[in-house]
Amino acid sequence: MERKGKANLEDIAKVTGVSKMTVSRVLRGGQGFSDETRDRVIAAADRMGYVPNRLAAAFNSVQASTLVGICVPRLTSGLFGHVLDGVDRALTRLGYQVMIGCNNHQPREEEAWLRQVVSWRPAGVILSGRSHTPGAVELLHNAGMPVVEIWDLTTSPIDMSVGFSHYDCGVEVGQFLVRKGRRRAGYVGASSRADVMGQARMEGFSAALVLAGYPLVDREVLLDSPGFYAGYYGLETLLARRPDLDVVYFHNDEMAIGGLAYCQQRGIRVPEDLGIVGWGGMEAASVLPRRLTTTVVPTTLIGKQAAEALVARLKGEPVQDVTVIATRLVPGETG
Amino acid sequence: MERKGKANLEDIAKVTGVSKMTVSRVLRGGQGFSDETRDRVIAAADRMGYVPNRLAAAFNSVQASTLVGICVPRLTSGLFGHVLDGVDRALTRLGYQVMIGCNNHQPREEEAWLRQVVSWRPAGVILSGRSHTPGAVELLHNAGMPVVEIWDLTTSPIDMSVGFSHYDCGVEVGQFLVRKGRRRAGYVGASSRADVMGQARMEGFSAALVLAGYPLVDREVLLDSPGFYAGYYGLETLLARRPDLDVVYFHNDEMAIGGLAYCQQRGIRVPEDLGIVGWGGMEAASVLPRRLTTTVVPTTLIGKQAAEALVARLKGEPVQDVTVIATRLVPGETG
DNA sequence: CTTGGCTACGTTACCGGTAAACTGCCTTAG
DNA sequence: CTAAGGCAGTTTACCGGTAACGTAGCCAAG
Repeated sequence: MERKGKANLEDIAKVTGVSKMTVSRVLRGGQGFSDETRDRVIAAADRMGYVPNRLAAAFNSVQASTLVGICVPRLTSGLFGHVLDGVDRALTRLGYQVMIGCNNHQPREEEAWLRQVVSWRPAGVILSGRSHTPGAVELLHNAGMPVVEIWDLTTSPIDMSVGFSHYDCGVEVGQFLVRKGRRRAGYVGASSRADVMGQARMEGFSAALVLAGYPLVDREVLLDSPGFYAGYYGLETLLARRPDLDVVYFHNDEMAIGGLAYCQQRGIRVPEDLGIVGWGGMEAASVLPRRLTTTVVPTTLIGKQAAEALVARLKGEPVQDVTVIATRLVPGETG
Repeated sequence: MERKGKANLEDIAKVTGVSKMTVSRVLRGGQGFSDETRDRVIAAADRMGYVPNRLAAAFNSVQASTLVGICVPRLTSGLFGHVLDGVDRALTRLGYQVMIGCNNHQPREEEAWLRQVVSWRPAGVILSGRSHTPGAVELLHNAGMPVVEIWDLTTSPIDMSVGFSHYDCGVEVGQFLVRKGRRRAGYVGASSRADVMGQARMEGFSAALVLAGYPLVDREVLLDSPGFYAGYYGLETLLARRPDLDVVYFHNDEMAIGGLAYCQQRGIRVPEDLGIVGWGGMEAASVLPRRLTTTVVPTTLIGKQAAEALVARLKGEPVQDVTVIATRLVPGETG
């Protein structure tokens, strides 16, 4: 009868001669039973390899489950890996389970994931970006659970937002480069279809340049994943069109490193002939022979803050709707 | 009454004038009802924003849930990011939800995660590595669900294994370097406490060198996370002790790139003065000015295969217990 | 001696969905 | 004319845990 690992509360109750309610109370560390009963119950549960059934617990009670969903644009990005890590550490410590999803920068995939996740009645969800389908927004409103939008700051979040402004990142880089005397700037990007955030950085960059009187000379946006190769070939293409550029802002660090590799190959001196600026703050970028000029994003912190905001809301503690995370433009030896 | 998004089967049944069983069958695409009934039910469900409750569904039935757990050593590793991506893509397509966990290379943390996850009665789990606590193994045996151990191949898996031999990776590199004329090899590693896999590569490497008659001269294993800095400073320390080394095998590509950076800084010519070999197959490594000699691991494929093996077992299809994934030693310009 | 309060439990009802068994009604074969 | 069978549903029971409420026994205060 004491088949290992298949026992439920009732089985334990029978073996110990108490009711299953008492077993439930003991195992959840409640009160209203003698020490002797507690020890007997715990011993039996242990002996029988009892594994609680959270499905039943979460299903029964109106109180929220301990499931939290998180959807990121890509799982293979170093940056989002750190965000996930921050979220996972914070939530695991507090006894939550994390359900991941990946939307490939597509709101429609996010909605599809959301429909799946909501059917598990999670305690809350963390989404990245602020572009959501109307269906997703409606679903979230109806679900009535905490929602944290991360990465791309929204001043009017669905519920809460933790992140920074990509536009401002671009502006800061634009102003910085003009101050450093750059006059003919280019941009190399790559968008897996609908990456609005890289787009925002470029727009901020461009706007700052216009304001300073030295508008963006040219840009090359590849329809490719924003990696090393895209940076390498993107710069090649851009320079073929406009060899007179004196600085290039890249979609991210991986691409900038690709650009650096191209320069090294062609004997283009960095930063004398051409400035190279990335974005993101990859660990790699800071140890390369030439330290890359880039914007460092505190990724783990964003994940941690998002998780903590979500849990605070669940506990009914006061939380601010919008948490701004400061990024840092770190001048290196390339820009 | 038709509060959006809070409706359950019964509510829809009342509105459409059928029983909730019929609603259930319609929404799951079964049969045994007229087209007219189906349309009415679907229309009502849509109108009322019905969100199925998988908690109830999974709870009720003995049939497995659509939850799959996956535990990786680290979320911030580029390699595991790709593994997660492979798993996620394959499982999402098949209608499963993924629950992630991270054990920081510690079996005890894996067991803690496992206890949480098993309480959600998942359809199966994917674990990385083959070191598990006795408690975890017992739990898995009792749970009686498919288990796939990935990354580090086991010939006697708990259930199934998809991966490759780290030891063999090391052997292959050792043999390769001896063939290329290297005679005084060193190793630079980093272990966040209990990384047995890096250890296995080093042992294979060392064994191959011994067999060839040119045993490993020295090694430097830092108690640090295996990143760029650890590679940089690890090589510095190692060369301070043994300046006569003619090649160094690194724990992974990040560290090897750190080592390359150190060489560049110190004017050490690569590969003339010193060979540098990495492991893993980071995208970065193939575009650097000097293409890194490394072992490429088909990460996404491992994730995909693991997911597919798990699902095949769930469907009762025949699956081989051990799937060997071939890694590829790619000679670059540094080794 | 009664009342009230406390401790240490036990009982009941319910969460939302689904498998399995059952029920009319209509059609068709023998 | 009856039996058999299919269609389009309905009814019932149950999964495992928990909230809410109930109760027996004991002790102390009034």
